[in-house]
Amino acid sequence: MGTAQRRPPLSRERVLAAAVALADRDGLDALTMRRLAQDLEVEAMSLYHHVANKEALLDGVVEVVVEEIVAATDVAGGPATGDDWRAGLRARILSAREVLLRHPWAPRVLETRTTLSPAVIGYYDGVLGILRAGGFSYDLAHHALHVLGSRTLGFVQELFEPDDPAGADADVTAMLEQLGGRFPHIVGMMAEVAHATEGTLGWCDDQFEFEFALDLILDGLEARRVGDRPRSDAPGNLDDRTT
Amino acid sequence: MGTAQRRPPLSRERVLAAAVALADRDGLDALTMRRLAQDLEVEAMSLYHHVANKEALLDGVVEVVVEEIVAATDVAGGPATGDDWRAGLRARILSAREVLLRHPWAPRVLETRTTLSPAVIGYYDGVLGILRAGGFSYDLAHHALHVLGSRTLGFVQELFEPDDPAGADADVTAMLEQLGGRFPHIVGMMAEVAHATEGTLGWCDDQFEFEFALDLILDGLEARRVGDRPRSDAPGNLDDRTT
DNA sequence: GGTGTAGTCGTACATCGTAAGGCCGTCAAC
DNA sequence: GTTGACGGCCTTACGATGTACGACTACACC
Repeated sequence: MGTAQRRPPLSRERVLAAAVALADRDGLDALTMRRLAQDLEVEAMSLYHHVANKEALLDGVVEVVVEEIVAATDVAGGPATGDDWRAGLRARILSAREVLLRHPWAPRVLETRTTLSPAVIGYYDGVLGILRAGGFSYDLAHHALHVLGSRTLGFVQELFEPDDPAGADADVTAMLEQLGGRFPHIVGMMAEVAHATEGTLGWCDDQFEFEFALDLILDGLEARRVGDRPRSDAPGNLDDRTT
Repeated sequence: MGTAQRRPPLSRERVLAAAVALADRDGLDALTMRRLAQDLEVEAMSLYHHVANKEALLDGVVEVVVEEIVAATDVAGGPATGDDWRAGLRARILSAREVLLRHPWAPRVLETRTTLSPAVIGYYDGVLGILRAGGFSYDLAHHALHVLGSRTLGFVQELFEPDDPAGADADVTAMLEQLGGRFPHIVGMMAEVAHATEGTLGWCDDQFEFEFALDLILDGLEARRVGDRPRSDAPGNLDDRTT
């Protein structure tokens, strides 16, 4: 007795919260059963009485993050009546993005889930509700979810995000100058764009790019909602599976 | 002599080719140094004379896949003069998608790369070339790359792709009926859309959705290229870092 | 008391990436 | 031919990981 026993009992909630905190602090690779147990002042095998295995732990972690998103978006996005669908959805997605910026590891684990949790289903149901209230047919709303993809949850897969922005910047610049002739367009773009956005760290203002893409997509959806004919060549469904 | 020595010597190319074949055959999880060595009739540590470590192996694997994409797109997409930029880019991206459909594990490893290989840089340079020839400013072309994201390379992160389409279909349907009241919009959508696309496996015709999204994005880029004012509220750069 | 039951722990195993050093065949120089 | 260096391959071993299995502990209820 004495100092002992001050440890609160384990629970699924405590395990998941500790897992999220550990990933926030030390990164996703640090989220191992042993280190998680250590944080909880417990042995690794004790965790298995609250989560079935590591996959289930990750499922739970996703659920926690998604619930955080839902809580944030409930504040931001009201019922969104009329053709306010665009503003409502935009606000919701930007709120989701804010949450994910606090958990930069979350997209990577989101993407590895094969089953969708009730929290995610509920979130998507809410998005569908916004679209329906805005006048979307179910068919178009369904396409809209595909178009938005992971952006719905507030992230895009940033391909090739450098580990260390400062160093990588210099390296890439040097490399490109060396390989100048081989990649004329990239070199040209960097010369022009990097100059213009001087002051932004690295190359791209991620927030601006996220909103630029989001607005472009919302514009496209609005055009299809009101029945504009798209300018492009016909979509051309290559393999016609519906016989 | 005799039956021995029929094994050709190892080389970086042979190692990478075997790695791709192994991932194609048994999935990404099966791609371990030991199993790869086994396929090559060699011990695991021998691989380290041709690749520095597993990360370098994955880098090489990515390079092989991207080169396959480049080869495929070189066939499909010619120089693309004039305002044919849209058709050229569309064809290129759909060719890339075809390659990635043969290597379903590739997106997952693509996303984990932190350094970009020359092959990838060259590919993006080509895409930039198409945009420039189509009349894009470097600034807008830069945004375009962000908007397209991983679609440029022919894939989108399909969130929650079920392992087994047939079984998951029944399960989800049953679950949704049970939770009917909680997710009215999703249930409504499934009732309508699933009925309409009967005959397509599972729920969504991935090829159609990919092209729908791609065309929506290309439409939006074209509108911005020719200087249409977007209909949306101003993008509203939230944090103005360029002082 | 006895007896279950749920939570925790200790041990052990298979598998992973890979560090360190040894073996062996090839080939240039003599 | 002999020798010595070297590059490619292998053996062994280490630490980390997820987790199966069984034992221990604490408390509820009879």
